[in-house]
Parts: sequence; structure tokens; C-alpha cells
Amino acid sequence: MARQARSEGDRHSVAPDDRAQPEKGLPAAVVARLTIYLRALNSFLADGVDRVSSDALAEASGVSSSTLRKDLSQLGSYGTRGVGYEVENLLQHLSAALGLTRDWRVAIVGAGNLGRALARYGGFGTRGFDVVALLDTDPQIIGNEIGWLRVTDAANLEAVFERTRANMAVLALPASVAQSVCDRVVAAGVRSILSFAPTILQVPPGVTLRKVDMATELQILAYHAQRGESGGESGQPSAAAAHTQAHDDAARHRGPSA
Amino acid sequence: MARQARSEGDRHSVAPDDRAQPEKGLPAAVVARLTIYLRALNSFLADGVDRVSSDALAEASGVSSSTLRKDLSQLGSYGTRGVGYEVENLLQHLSAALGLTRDWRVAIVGAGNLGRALARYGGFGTRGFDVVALLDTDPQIIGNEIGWLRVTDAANLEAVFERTRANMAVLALPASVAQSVCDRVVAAGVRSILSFAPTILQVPPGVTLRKVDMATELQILAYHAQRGESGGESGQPSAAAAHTQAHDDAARHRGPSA
DNA sequence: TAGATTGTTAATCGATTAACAATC
DNA sequence: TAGATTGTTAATCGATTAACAATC
Repeated sequence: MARQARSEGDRHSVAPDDRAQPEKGLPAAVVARLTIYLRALNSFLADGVDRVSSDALAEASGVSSSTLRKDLSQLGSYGTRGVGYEVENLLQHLSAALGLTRDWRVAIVGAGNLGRALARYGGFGTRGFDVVALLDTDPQIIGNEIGWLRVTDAANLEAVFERTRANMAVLALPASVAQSVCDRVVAAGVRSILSFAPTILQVPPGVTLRKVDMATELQILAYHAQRGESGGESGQPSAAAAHTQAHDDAARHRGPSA
Repeated sequence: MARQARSEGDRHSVAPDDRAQPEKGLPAAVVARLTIYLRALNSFLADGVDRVSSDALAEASGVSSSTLRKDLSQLGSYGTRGVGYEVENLLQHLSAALGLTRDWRVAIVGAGNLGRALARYGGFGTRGFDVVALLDTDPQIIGNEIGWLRVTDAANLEAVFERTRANMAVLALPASVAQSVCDRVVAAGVRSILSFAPTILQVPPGVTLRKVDMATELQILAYHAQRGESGGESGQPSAAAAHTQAHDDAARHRGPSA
């Protein structure tokens, strides 16, 4: 007999709507773009450029200069009219706004193919993120050395998180165990989670979960590819699919009142 | 003189709205959510559930039922008032809308740690995506067998893409070579690219590029973590950071005229 | 100064939500 | 029928764009 799916009440709808409203916070779309600007600025810095206009930075970032200036103006007034922005200075302010001036301690849970690849990916893109632990349940894998780390037993997850004072977790797990491990990670006090597990996860309010998933990305590509085809390869531009940097901007976060 | 609005005589009231418009396409945010619904529906299906209400599906997907119904109604009228949606039926329609009823041939360029992990990740999340090639430039790696595949020489990229008729590419490359390889992939005729390279890439109109990047994700987490802290761990809910599934919805695509 | 470019405003555009009539 | 739930409309909310006054 097929069960009827029920709405299961609310797992976390309590939402005291406390109204204190201390600070609004940046819109999610803006935060996502700040990371792009950061990368573009680093690239300018590496090229020895020490000053950029909003036009140049916007072009390098793939956004309009209007959007760029609006975004930056939400952080403060870090440019000079008639001149532009100092690369190094703006980099500082962006880093500060994103919370990158401190170190974050990341534990990777799951040392399969993907977990190991992530652990070995030393640079971690930008400095500021230290991988402090790599956990797995497989006895064949526990104890192995990957990069700088030794794989520890996920059975001791709580102890490992406490010892390493990990405050971010990356989940590189099969879908089947992702939710239960996620729950343990949350119970261990972690409030920032990045999941590569191909499944929807539920977390309580106050925990930020982001999700990266190749299947999803390919599905979205498929949608656009399908659309781009109908017009034929005849060069008809109006039939062409969308293009250009489609980062994961505008990630939606529901506020604590949701 | 502005023409007076005419009452238009109600000749044919329910204007079929068959505007010239070659088809507007779904908003990016909607497409992203469709992939989530797809996953949630598959999970219901696996649980033997064969009918869901918008409420139940919305909850499982982490969206409001209003949004869910609005999204689905853009595809057509696939529910039954008073009853709900048939899981299998809706799954069909979503798959069709996303272009998942055909097979896509994916070439992975870069067989380093990440590329190998992606190649081995056989299931590829959902069926419909066949990995047809895995390329690298490293002589130490070329010829190795990874999963079902043998690593081929990226020097022959064009030939390999033609032979395998790859129509999607996954870039798992260092930033330094990403743009030039990307250009070659585009020149080879691929119009759908998923990049894991930690750099901003430029592609011409008509090519859809999506980007996945751990550094970016961690930076966004850092922003929220930083915010969530000021209130202290004292359980003050209004100080809590955002929470819940933050998929990469709402990816921005600029139109071909940009 | 004259030229350049920011920061900001107002207008536009798009997406989400609430509510309810349609209808199974 | 009475109850349930969709599909859709109108209202709200938020984000992007264009334009320009401020100002270096």
C-alpha cells in the first residue's frame, strides 16, 4: 500500500520573530558576488595592477559596473571618485566583510574519492581555511595518510571535532548516511556545513548549509543545452542559450523567522 | 493625442497569448528548484510514495508550497485539485522539462585528484549523463584506467571530442590552464561547460558555463558564520545566521545580446 | 579647470508570498 | 456533498539597471 506523504509538521518553524533586528546583513546575491570580486582583485594584484575602475573590475567579474558599485557601496565608501579603487585596499575590506581575516578550521567528513581529492587540494583556493581533520568509517581507510592528514575514525566524530576545534564541516558522503552524519556534526556544535552529498539535507535554524552537487549542475546545463538546440546551429542568435559565468550567486537563505 | 483605450469589444476574450516570442524559457531560479523537486520526488518514489501534495513536496524540498505550485504551473497543469500530484507522472514531466529524457555525453578534462574522483563517481547522481572521455596532459597519467575509462591525451582534445561526440565538458583543471582549455573546448563545439577550476572564465555568447568552487562556498559560509557569532551562543535566535538548504539556485545567465 | 569615475537615487524589472476561486 | 488541494491572481518584496550629481 502506498503511503501518503504527509507534511510532517514543522521541523524547525518555531521562529520567535524576535524583532530585535540588529543588522540586516548583506543580501545573499551580494555576498556571492563579493567572492567573485575577491578573486578578480587577487588576479589584478598578481598582475601588478594596483588600481581599478568599477568598469574594469566589473568586466573582469562578469557583472555590470552598476551592480558592482552598488554592491561595494553597501560595505562602505572605499573608492575615490575620478580615480577608482586601490586593489590592495579593496581586497582588505572585502576580506574583512566576508569574515576571512580569521582562520576557519574545516573538518572533512568522508574520505572516499571526493573527500580525499578535497583534502589534497591543499591551497583550498584561498588562505584562511585550515583542514584540521579527515574522517571516515571504513577500517581500510582509517589511519591512511592523505596530504598532511591522517584519516581518523568517524565513530569518534564528536571527540575529533572537539579536539581540533573544527568550526566548519565539509560532507563528502554517500546520500544514505549524509543526514545522520549531518545531525551529528550539528550536535557537535558546527554551524557551517558544505555538503557534497547528493541528497537534500535538513538542518536546524542557526546552521548554514550549502550544497554542491554535480548532478544538479549537469541537469541545469542540460536544460539550457536543450533550449539552445531548437534554433539549430544556423547562427540564429536569438535562439542561443544563455551564456557567461553562472556562478552560484543568489543562494537563498531563509532567515531565522522562516 | 494619446489614443483612448478601447474596450476592444471582447471579440475573442481569452486571448491565447500566442505572442511571437520564441519561448521565454524558465527563470534560472525556477530551473534550479526543479532539480531539487526532482530529487525529492525520486526519494518519495524510492519510499513507495506515489502521490504527494504541494505541501509535502515543498517541505521535502525546502521551499514554500506557494513557490512550488507556481513553479510547477509554469510547466503545465500536472496536479489534481483536491488530490495532489502523482509522483511518477510529475517526475516524467520534470525530467522532460529539464531535458533529461535524452543522453548527454560528458568529457572530463583534467584527471588530477578531482577529475579522477568525478570520473569514478559512476552513478553521476542521476542517469542520463555518460562520461565518455577523461583527458589529461600528464604523461604519467595518460593511459591509466580510471573507472571504465582510459585517460587520453589532452593534446588530442579536438579529436577525442569529435570521436566521442561529447556535448558537455567538465573542467577539473588548475586555474592557470583553465581559460585556454576552455577556449579549445568551446572551439570543439561544446556549448555546456561545468568548471571546477578556481578561476573566472570567459565564454562567448551561446555557451553556458557553470562554476563550482569550494573556496567560494567556504567564503560564503565564513560570512554567515561570522555574522552568527556576534550574538553569542546564548541561544538568542534573532542573532542566528541564515539556515537551511542553500542550493545554487538563481544562477544568473545573461542573454545572447549581452 | 576639465575629465573621470564614484556613490546614490529613482525607475524598472523580476521573484516570492498570500490568498482564494476553481474543482477534484 | 464536504473537504482538500491545485492553479492563478494580486500584492509585496527585493534586486538590477540607468542615470547623474558629487567630487576627486
